[in-house]
Amino acid sequence: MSDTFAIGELGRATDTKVETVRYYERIGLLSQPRRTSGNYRAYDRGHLNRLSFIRRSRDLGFSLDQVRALLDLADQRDRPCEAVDEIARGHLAEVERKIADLEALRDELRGMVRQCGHGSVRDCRIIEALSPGDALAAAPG
Amino acid sequence: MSDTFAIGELGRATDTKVETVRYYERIGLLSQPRRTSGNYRAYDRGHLNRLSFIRRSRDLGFSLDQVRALLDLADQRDRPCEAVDEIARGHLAEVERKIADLEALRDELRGMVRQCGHGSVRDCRIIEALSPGDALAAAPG
DNA sequence: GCTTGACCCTGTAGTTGCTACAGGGTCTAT
DNA sequence: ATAGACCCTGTAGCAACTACAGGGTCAAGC
Repeated sequence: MSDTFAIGELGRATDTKVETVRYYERIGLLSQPRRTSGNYRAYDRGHLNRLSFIRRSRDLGFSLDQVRALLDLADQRDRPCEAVDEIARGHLAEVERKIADLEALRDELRGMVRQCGHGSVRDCRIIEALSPGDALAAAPG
Repeated sequence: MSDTFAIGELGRATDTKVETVRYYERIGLLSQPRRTSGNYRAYDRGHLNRLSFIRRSRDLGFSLDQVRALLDLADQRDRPCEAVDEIARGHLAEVERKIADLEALRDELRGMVRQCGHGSVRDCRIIEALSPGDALAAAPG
């Protein structure tokens, strides 16, 4: 096996649909690979790493714009660190906020699932937990 | 104040944009309310409860399809609640996976910020941290 | 050397879950 | 009667894909 990959191989290696790979290229997130004589895209290991990074970041809830910023950050290894440090700190704060949000969500879901008595929907605590509280459910007066 | 609400009131009560309320109606998630003589939507407390349920579920990260399923289940009071439990469990598993991934990223960013106080970012490992394991990152042979 | 089938190409339109107009109608108050 | 806040329908836009349609390429097998 050579050092280049067709788009399908790249897709399988990164769990990305072929159309999505082309989409990333179209919006400039993934650089244009060289083409074979038959006009097929020929990717190298750099593309593979970059795409892996993109996919994982997306999975973690970063927007494409944020992924772009992260990639720039990773690319500017020669630059003095200060400008980059700020971006990194910003991302760190955001990641920490995201973790906190998800943990709160997880706790709620855990509470729901734990309380589920496996009875009928009538007694289902999950549904109950999702239903509005007193302030909205009951009319005053 | 009467027992019915205009769309704007409903929106304010549930922190939902008016356009979003109409959107939920259009896709059949919220039933059509009766109309006033002037063709204004007139919602009742049932709509308010249902919309609250939808918004809360959305807030907890359930997709509209999942919300639809939950609503259907909530309506079938005699059915066993296993299906509800399954939706919640599936969602919980997803949330837990995301937290674990974000924690890995957080640790990387923390290390980076700590390391990166002065000098260059040469040792930045964020790409590596988010890149796939050996199977993909290193070519065999 | 010709076909079959897996793969690739471009381009465009659809999806989800909203959100934002445009171009109007209604209602309440002054 | 006129201003302003609200409502109506309809359509188009957004992010981030995803799914075609209508073709071209290429290795394998007969």
